[in-house]
Amino acid sequence: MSKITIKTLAKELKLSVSTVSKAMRDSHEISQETKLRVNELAKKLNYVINPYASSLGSKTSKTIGVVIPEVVDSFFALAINGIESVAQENGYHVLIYLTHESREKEQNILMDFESGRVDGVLMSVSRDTQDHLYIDELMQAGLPFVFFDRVFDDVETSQITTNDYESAYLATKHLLEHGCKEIMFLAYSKSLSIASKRLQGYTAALAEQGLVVAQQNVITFDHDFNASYLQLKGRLQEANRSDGVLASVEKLAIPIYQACEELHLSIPGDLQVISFSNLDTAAYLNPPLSTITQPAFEIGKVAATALMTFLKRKDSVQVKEEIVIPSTLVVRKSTKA
Amino acid sequence: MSKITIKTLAKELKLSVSTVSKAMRDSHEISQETKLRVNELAKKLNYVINPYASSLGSKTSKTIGVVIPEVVDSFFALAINGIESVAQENGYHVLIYLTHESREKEQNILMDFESGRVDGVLMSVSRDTQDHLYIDELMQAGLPFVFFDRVFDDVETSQITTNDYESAYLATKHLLEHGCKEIMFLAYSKSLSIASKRLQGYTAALAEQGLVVAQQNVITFDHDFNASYLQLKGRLQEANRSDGVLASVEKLAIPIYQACEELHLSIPGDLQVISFSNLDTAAYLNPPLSTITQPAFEIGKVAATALMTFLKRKDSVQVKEEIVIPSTLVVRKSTKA
DNA sequence: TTGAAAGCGCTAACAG
DNA sequence: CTGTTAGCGCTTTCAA
Repeated sequence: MSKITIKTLAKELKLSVSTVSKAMRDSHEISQETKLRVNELAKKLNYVINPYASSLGSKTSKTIGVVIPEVVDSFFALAINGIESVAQENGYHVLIYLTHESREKEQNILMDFESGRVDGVLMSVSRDTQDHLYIDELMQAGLPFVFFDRVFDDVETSQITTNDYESAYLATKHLLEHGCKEIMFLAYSKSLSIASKRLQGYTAALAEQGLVVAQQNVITFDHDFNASYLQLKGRLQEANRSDGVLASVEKLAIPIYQACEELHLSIPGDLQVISFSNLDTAAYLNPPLSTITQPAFEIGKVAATALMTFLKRKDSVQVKEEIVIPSTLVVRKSTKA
Repeated sequence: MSKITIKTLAKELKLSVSTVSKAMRDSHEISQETKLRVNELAKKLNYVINPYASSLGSKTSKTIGVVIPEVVDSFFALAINGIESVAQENGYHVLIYLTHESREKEQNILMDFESGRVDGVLMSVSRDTQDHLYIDELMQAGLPFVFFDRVFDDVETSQITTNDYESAYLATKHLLEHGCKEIMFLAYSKSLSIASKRLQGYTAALAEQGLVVAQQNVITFDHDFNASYLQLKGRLQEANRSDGVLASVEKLAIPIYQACEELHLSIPGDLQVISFSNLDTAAYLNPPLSTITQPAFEIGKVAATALMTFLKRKDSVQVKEEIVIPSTLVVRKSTKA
């Protein structure tokens, strides 16, 4: 594109390219005066540094990779907002990749990162991913990772999550306190960190009342969505049918409403509902949905900040750091008063 | 990261680097046999090409820039899905930038593109943007642009939109046919392409009934959201209050519900509502929201495809090409039967 | 079909 | 504080 290079500036100013290069990067070893002259001419000539040449030389790209399952989801969309804002602030560029919950896609994306395309990665694991061999290799090779929301407990790096266990516990307890006897838990995966922690919270709340988790009350929506949906409906028609439900991810809230509509069940009369969700339409659903609202924007922001600070002190090795930002239970009308 | 370079392969195979380079890119001037040998060793050694060195040499980055106002919005989220899918298919990387409706941010982002960081850009204009001087310059300099949804009518390039005029016309007509006399139009900007086309459709439908657009029925939510919201509520309390409303973007649907709730107005009894929206909770709102559903994913996909095909034939100059993908009016309960 | 050489535009020691 | 000298790792002519 632009034909003027650092060489043009150097010639024009009777300086060496290296001086100009350093001046452009505001190096401390360049006099204030030269910096000014360089910047002035650069501006005048509309000079922009070639990022690829720069990356090649410096072995750093000023770009981060964001690898997430989905973007049509309030949580992830908000998280991206947070990430993008701190990236922009720090002069970083963000490359986005969607896995659509496929482990294979995720792996292909990560494999590309061996090329050094990104300086670091922000990631929320796909539903199908169980292990993290690829990731370990990349980390070993020196690529920094920060996980958010869906993390790996056994990876030595920063992980930003919400208080999954407590939130699920509180939500379940709320249902219990409002008369639910047969509470369902809708999961989205069996392996995901958030799935198990939320399930544990649910389990703990039941246990507190001397209840145990019934097989038929835990429905996992993974590969065959429709089959799971039918299972949900089935459970809602049994004699001893469920009277409360906790949806562990936003995507599962609407199916509950749909099932109730189809079965002419009333919420919260027949079934009380709470869902992890960042939907901003929650308050206007019929009935308004009680939610566990996650600090999605904040999580994205904190994750990106953690990565940025790590990238800044180039030395050092990554250490495990678990940051938990609490969610809030917002009670609306899908649960009884 | 990976220490093995094209040179390693060359040495190992007793070939020249240029041969290896060409083989890796599947050049026609390399024998099938050599290609095989090269690929084999590359795989074995886990060789990955250095994208930055490659970009520096070839003057092309295999990455596109996506510049949009927002991502916490069903339309844009779905569009990104479409874009990402075709990018991934074609081996392109996508750099994402959010303007948050600020012309200034948009400009800063675009200025960076002078550096050659991206091979092309996919863009939906920010609300505050009126002119396109910067964009013209970039296009002149050879950077391809494809606009989607929020476009510039007077720019010589591909533009992918939905049938804004007709959709708004149809929606308004629907309201009219169901008894509305005082229909409001909620805009999000005065200058945006979608704003004016949708307003025109609304205007045309009114005109057909011998009605003219009343000043107080068009409310533009731009800078001071709250002021506009108050204006909306005010209009809903006048003696001759509005009895129907068309929201020209998704973001404005919920405020209508909110206002009605606060004023104890019933939808659709007191006010019938239709909104441009891709909310998948639309059917479960109270009452279910009648929407003009845009082919968001498709728009993203088509826009990205247009850019890809353009990038493939490196020759040629960009030409104006307007692709319109129709929306559908989905009637639910926020309008009378 | 393959190779040699000359960069792409910048950064990075190391001198001066 | 400034300049020199080598590259970074790949892509390109252009010869062979």
